[in-house]
Amino acid sequence: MTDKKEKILSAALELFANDGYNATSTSRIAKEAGVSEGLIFRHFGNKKGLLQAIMEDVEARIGQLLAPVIFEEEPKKVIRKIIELPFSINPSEYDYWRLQFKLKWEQEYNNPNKMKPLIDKLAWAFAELGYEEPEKEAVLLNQVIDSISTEILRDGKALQEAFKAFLLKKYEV
Amino acid sequence: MTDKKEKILSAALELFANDGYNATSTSRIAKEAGVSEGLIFRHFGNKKGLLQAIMEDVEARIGQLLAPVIFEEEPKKVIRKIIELPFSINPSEYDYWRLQFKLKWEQEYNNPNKMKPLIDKLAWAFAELGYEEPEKEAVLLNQVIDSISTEILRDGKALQEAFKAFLLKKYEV
DNA sequence: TTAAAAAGTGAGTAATTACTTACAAACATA
DNA sequence: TATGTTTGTAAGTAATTACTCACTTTTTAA
Repeated sequence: MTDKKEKILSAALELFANDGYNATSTSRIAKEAGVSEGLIFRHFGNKKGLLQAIMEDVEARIGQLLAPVIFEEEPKKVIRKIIELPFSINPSEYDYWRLQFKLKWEQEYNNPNKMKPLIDKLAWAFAELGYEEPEKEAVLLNQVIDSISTEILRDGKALQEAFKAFLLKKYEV
Repeated sequence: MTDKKEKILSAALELFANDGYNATSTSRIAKEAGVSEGLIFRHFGNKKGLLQAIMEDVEARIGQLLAPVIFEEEPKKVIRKIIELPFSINPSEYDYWRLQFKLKWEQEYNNPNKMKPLIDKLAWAFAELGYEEPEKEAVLLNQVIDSISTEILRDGKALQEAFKAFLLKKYEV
């Protein structure tokens, strides 16, 4: 990976995440990255190819973040770790996550079950703990995590910290 | 309101809601509405003005949908009605709501506390019912409603119906 | 009936869009 | 050193963008 190729990727990530894919022009990306516009097309073929290259990074990061939950074997710890998930994201990685949420609405870049393994693990944990409807409890908590993530990405962690404590107490984990 | 002005509004709503604001051109709107492109600018000044006119409609509809909850005086019914809220949306109005959710990510068209009165009412209901942390319970349920709405707008009501029953039981309402 | 106002059109505008192409520089390997 | 390959650029391209303007048609009201 050349230096300029990386510059393109990071400039595009920032612009896509903040302004959206459609609202970001390739000329703007080139300017921000300090390269000629043609180089974008040399490396990524077209604008969508650039987005896809970024999304591969995104997916790798999601996998990395989810791993400690997936491999946790103690049910209560599974739930605790999931609640803590949105708070464990490094602010330097917010652009990745903002883009992920933005594309959910902007593109047909549909990502149906990127969170599926997480929900399955959650359902298992709730079942272990004797909840009556573990699958639905799993969906419920996943939705809450999704909303908290949204709000953290928009307004920062501080406001949500109190809410995290509330959840941990509610689920007794 | 002339016939053609309404045609513009409804064509723009549909296109904005499905393809997004940035991805929809004024020429496409004019074609879809069966009017000259110039008429859009005669009526709404510019593209953003058109969006704003639509958003006024959206806000009126949100108010209408929230009213029965706001004026409900029995705590349990407040909670029940809020859980039922996303299911009570007429599918013919989905475009309004899809646009609302899309703009949350696409624009700086920030909508800080459109749901504030709802959350307040919820907090009151939880307090009445003796919950320990009514404000946080309110935020929690609001987040869940937000997520359910998202999923209904993307995949329809059917999948979420089972979840609604689960929630009503969980909150004993 | 008439004149002003509003509604509507269609052909323009300059700027921007994603993308191409011809060419040069840098780099790798023989 | 020579040569092929990759990396990079600058100046294009046609199409599309949001928007304007001169104009005609329709509606309103005195």
